[in-house]
Amino acid sequence: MNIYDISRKAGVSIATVSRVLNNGEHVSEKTRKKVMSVIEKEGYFPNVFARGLNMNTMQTIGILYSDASDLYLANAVYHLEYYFRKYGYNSLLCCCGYEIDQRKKYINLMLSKKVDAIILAGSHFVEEYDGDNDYIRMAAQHVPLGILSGYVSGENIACAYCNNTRAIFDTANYLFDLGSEQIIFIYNMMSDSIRCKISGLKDAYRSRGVEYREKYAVYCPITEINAIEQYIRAIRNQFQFDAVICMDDLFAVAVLKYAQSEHISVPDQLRIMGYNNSILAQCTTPMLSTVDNRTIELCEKLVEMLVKRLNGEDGPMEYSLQGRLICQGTT
Amino acid sequence: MNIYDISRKAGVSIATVSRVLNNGEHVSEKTRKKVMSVIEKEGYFPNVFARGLNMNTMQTIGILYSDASDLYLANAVYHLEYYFRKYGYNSLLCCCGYEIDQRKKYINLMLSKKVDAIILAGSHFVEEYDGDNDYIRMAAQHVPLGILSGYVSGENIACAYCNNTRAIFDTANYLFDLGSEQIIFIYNMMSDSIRCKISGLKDAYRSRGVEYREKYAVYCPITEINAIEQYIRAIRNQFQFDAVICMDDLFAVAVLKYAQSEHISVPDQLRIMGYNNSILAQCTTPMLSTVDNRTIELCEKLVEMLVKRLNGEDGPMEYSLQGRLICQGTT
DNA sequence: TTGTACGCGTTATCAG
DNA sequence: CTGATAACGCGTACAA
Repeated sequence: MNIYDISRKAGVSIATVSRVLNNGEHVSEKTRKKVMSVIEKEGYFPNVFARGLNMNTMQTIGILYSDASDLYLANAVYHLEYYFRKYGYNSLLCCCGYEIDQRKKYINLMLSKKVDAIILAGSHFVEEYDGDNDYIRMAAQHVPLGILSGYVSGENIACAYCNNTRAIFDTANYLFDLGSEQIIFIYNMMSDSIRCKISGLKDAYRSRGVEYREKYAVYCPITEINAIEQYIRAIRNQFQFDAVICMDDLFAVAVLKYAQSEHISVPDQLRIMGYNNSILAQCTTPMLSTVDNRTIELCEKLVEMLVKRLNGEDGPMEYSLQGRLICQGTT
Repeated sequence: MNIYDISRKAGVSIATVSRVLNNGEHVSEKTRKKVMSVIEKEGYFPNVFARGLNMNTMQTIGILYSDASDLYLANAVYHLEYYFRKYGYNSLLCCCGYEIDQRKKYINLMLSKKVDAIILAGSHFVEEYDGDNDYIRMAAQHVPLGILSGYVSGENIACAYCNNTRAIFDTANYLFDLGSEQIIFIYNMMSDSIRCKISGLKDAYRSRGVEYREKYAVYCPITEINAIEQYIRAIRNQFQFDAVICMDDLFAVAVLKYAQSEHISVPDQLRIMGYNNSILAQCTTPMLSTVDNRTIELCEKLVEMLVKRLNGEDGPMEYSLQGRLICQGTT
């Protein structure tokens, strides 16, 4: 069932069918109705490939993200899909791991699939040395490209991110105000946003006139909860930090479990902050204090910026906002 | 840059370029090299729309699921995407909510996008009255269709599911063996798998020669943790159940929090079972006992069955397995 | 307002 | 082993 069949059954030309189907202008009401009734009766819809061949678009966005098990990214992906769908775009999903070669490969795959735009979800895509981000700028030469939770300068690149530096700065100061003195930050993988967070911690120490030490940023290359607990235990045997800011809520859960197993009173002896305000923050007793980095708003804005660009309008291609401290039971 | 440009630069016809690019047979080594070098120099790749127009495929799978916030589905989606990608398929994602009209709409959208197959992830797609599942059978007339965690009979329909009836039967008997007498099951939404679970609970009561009562299946139409706690409190004021089997781990978390807030000793006074063996089961203290319904295996098998079918082979279109009890701290 | 004819970039067929 | 040409189904100038 193609446009020729419809045109024949409706007794018109394919041009008329096409017009009815698309813009709809310059068609008499009478023929329109006739054509529409045939279309509906036959359940006809245009072949997307043929249409794509002409229009060079299939109204599809490529969403890339690094890690399927990361609750933050999972959440982000769904909101991105949701907003794009609202604008009539479908989402082609691809989990591409942490290695840059894979990322490049899948970006090219998306481009070859003729997506209308590309989203890179998560700051892992952003390399520390800006020259290494040329692969992103290259991609942006072909289609508009959006980065969630990271910033890369360049034409055709939209960025939406939470000011992580500031968020951790505020968090640390909040902990200092509560009386904490040895605040550490713990993370399991370096990324653009982690660099910002560490930098925020440094700033906070400096603003208090307290010397910052390298050991306050604890690299814990582990993802399994029990193993994290062990790691924390080992670290704390080295020096008695009294507050932990975690890279995400899962880490905070592990720290809380460590504290509970050691009968360390939370928050009295140890204050714990999570990050991302995920469902995990509500699952513990006491509930985790955490930072809401407002993913949904970021996703919405990012989609909006890209859709505008896709519609030929131009407007801002950068959106940032402040994280919000959610103070619950662990501080 | 299209196939004509390449053919011109290589001094051959487009047919030869196409042959080099695809099957590659019946091309002399010499011309192949010549063509390949041009292709690589120009960074050429075929236009997917034109290719799709001929082949009527773009190597894309449509994955539909009901709920973005459901950890189980989130997990499933990622594994499905992963396995399809391994076989060279990309995944078009669509979250379509719980209403059947939306589901139908998005299934049709997927079909109109010419996906090669459709996955329905989650048992919510399966209606209780089998006649209402005709919409699934209809879709399966166009492309192979896979159901994760549910069963619908029909041509071209692949199903992969965990035997939930049996899993809950085993779970309840395990709790009976531990000494529980009043075991309830709690859920927030009816679905095919929930029906199975309730039926498993009934079976277990019967196998023990104990009368099953309707009130043992508690409908709690709530998703927010605090609200669930309240709800549980109200229920338990009505009758003092001593074990709860939850529809998922999130519910189990809420029940555990309720118990902790009431100083009810877990598992001594109250035993709690989760379901799905999600990350949440590891986040609580004590860790949740739960049921591993082996999502990854199911996803792998489902993808395998569909890919076989897409390759024209035929083989089994049904795969089921037994859930595994993970006995941890709450029983 | 409507229809004709061409182009989009492939793959497949068939002739050489 | 290679090339010319016909589909594939649609959108759209341009003509009527």
